[in-house]
Amino acid sequence: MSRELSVGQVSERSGFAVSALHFYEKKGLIRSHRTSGNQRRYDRDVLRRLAIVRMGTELGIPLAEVAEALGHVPVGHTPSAADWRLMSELWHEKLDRRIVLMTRMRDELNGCIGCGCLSTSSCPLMNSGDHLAEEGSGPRRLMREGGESYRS
Amino acid sequence: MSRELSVGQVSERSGFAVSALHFYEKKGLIRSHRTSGNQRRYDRDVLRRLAIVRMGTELGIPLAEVAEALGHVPVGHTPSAADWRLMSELWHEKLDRRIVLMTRMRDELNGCIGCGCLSTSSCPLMNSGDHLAEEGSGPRRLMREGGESYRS
DNA sequence: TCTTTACCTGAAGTTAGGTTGAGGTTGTAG
DNA sequence: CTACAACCTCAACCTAACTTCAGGTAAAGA
Repeated sequence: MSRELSVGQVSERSGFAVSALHFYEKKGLIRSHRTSGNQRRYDRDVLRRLAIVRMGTELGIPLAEVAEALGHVPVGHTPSAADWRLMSELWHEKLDRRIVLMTRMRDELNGCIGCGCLSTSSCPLMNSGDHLAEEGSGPRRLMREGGESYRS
Repeated sequence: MSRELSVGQVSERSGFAVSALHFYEKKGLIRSHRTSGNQRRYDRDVLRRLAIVRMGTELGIPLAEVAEALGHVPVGHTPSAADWRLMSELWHEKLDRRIVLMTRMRDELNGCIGCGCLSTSSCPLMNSGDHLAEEGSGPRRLMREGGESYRS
């Protein structure tokens, strides 16, 4: 069995549409070389890269950031343990931050159960909104800029 | 001080741009009534609704779903404890699911540190990708459809 | 009153992340 | 050697979630 994969095979194994693979290639997330007839051929390591892409996108991490993380993973050959560690740690932090955030939100919401939120001063939701306002904000800071700024 | 808020005041207190408030109104997330001169006036409860919108969007929950959740919160007057409970529980579940998912991913990634991922059969990332493929998938199932399907 | 600031509407533009379609080529099975 | 599936490129289209712009009205202060 060939070590080379066609775009269709990669699509099938990765679950990404062929069009998405083309797209990711344009964005530099994956790479291919061509046959004499100009068809794409992929090394097997593309599947690992795509698995990482899948994780990232499922977590809502923008492709650009996924691309950046993948930048630390060498193409065409298996990454060294050190390369891999670097990337893992990068993502680990990102995940940690978001888990903490989500947990806090969940717990605040939890505290709201039954409170009826009649109080402008004590409801965590109310205050969350106002504090954010004071920071001179806008929407989507967390998800799109990396999550470093929710109330502190 | 008036119980009625103008769009500018709501913008300032909520941190959302005026244009976003117009937008949310079109989408049915918030409501306003008009002055004789056709300007928007908001009840104070709009701030609570917007705080909820902020939470949702920061968590990456699509506006349509936020709108649906808000559908359970009556407009114009303070929600009953029961109304509130319903919505809280809805979101709580969503958050729980995502926290679990993220934690699992983080831990898998953690396990990858140092493994070098040479193994096609044992690397969790590799297998994650392949399993998804076998489900006949596509990208973004988790974030956009509610997260009920990451490897069961 | 005059002027400035806040508002209004509707349409078009923006970014992310892809998909769809048209028109043409390659590779493979019969 | 001829179908036919798989591939190629490029441009256009799509949804979400907003922002920006143009052209016009309302409200508040000096």
